[in-house]
Amino acid sequence: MEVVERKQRTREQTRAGILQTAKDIARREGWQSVSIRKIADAIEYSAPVVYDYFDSKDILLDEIRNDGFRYLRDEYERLVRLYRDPEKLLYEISLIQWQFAMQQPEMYQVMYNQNGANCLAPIEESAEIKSVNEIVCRIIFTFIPKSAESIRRLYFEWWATSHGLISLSALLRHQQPLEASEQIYRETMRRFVRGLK
Amino acid sequence: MEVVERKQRTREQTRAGILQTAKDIARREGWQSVSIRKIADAIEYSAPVVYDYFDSKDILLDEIRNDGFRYLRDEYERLVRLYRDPEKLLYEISLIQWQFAMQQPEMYQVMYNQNGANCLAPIEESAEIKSVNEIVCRIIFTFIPKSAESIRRLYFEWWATSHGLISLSALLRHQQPLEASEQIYRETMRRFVRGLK
DNA sequence: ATTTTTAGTTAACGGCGTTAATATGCCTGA
DNA sequence: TCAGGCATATTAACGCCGTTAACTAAAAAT
Repeated sequence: MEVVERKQRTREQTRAGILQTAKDIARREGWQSVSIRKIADAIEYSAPVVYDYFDSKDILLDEIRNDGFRYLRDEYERLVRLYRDPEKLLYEISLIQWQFAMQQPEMYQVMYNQNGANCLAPIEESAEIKSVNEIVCRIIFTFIPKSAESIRRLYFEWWATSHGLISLSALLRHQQPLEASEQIYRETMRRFVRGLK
Repeated sequence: MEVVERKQRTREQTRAGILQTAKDIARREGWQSVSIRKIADAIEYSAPVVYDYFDSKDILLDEIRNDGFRYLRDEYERLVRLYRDPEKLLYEISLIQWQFAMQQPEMYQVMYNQNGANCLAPIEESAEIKSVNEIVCRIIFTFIPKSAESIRRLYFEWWATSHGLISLSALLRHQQPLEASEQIYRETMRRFVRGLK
C-alpha cells in the first residue's frame, strides 16, 4: 500500500515541523515563550495534535536536546575522519562547539537548561551525550594514553573550559562583542590542547 | 511615632519572608515550581499582597539575583582585608565561588538563569555585578599591572573557568561525585592563579 | 450499506502571572 | 462620639499555560 507510506511521510514532516517551530519561536522570543498552543497555531493545527507526536512538552524538549547532541556527534565523527593529528583534531572539535553554540543558540540553551529552557529529563542518562563523551575521550586517549580515570578528568576539564567560555560569552555579549570572545575562546582552547601533551 | 517604625519593621520582615520562601521552594522543588500563589500560601497571605512588595515575579527574581552578587561582593571584600598575597587572595575568592554555588545552588541558578530560573532583567546592567567585577579586576591588577584591556580579559578567563567547572559539576553530579569535582576545581583554579604571574 | 477506524476538533480542568473590584478594620478630624 | 477616609487584605476575574476527555466528521474496511 503506497497510501500508508505517504501517510508516514507526512507524519514525519509534521513531526519535524513541530520541532522546527519550537526552535523558531525560541530563537525569536526565547524559550519562556514557547508553548504547545503557539506551536500548534504555527503549524495550523489545534493543540492536542502535538500530543500525537510527543507525549509531553518535556519529551519534545528532550528530543531537541538529543538532536543537538546527535548533531555534535556527527560533526565530531566527520572531523575524526578529516584530521589525523589529535591535537589539531581536538582543536577543531572545540571550534565546532563554538560554532554550534553561536549558530543554534536555542539548541545550546535547551541542552544545558539555560535561559528559560527547562527540560526535566535527566541529561546524564541520554545515550546521545554518552556517545559524544566516548568520541572525545577516545581522541584524548589516542593523544595521551593514560588511565581511564585521567582521561575522564581531562575530558571534564576540556568540556568545562569550553562550556564556561561559551556561556559567559553569551551572558556578556552586550558588554564584550562576540568577536572578541571568540578570539579568547580560540586561544584558550588552543592553549588547553597544547598543554595536554 | 513608634507605630510607624514597627510597621516598617514588620513590612521588612514580610518582604524578607517572601524572598526566603521563594528560595526555599526553589531548593526543594526547582525554580520551575516557584509561583506567586505558592509563595503567598507559604507566608499565609493571598497572592496579590506579594505585589505590594515586588512589582512582578521578574523583579522578585532580580532581587534574589542581586542579593547573590551582593553576598559575593561582601565575601570578596572580607577576603581582601584578610589576605595580602594577591595569589592567595584570588585563590581564596575562587573557593568562595565554589562554596557559594554548592551551599546556595538556587541562588547560583537564578544568577545565571539555569535550571528553570528565568530572570529577564538584564544581568549586564546590574550594579551589584559591576561592583563584583571591579573588585576582582582590581585584585588581578595589583597582581600583574597590565592594561585595563588585558585585565578585563584575564578576569573573563578566570570567571569562565570557574563558572564552567561549577556548572558542569552540577550537571554531572550523578556521574561524578561533587567531592571529585571540587578537587578538580581547586587544582584548576590554583593552576590558573599560578599561571597569572 | 453498515460498522470501525482515523484524524481532527472543541471543551474542560487546574494552575499560572497579574489586575480590578471589593470588603474590613483602624486612625483621624468634626 | 461618630462619620469618613486610609491602609490592608481579600475575592473575582482575565487571558494565558500543559494536558486530557468528549465529541464529530470523514475515510476505510467489512
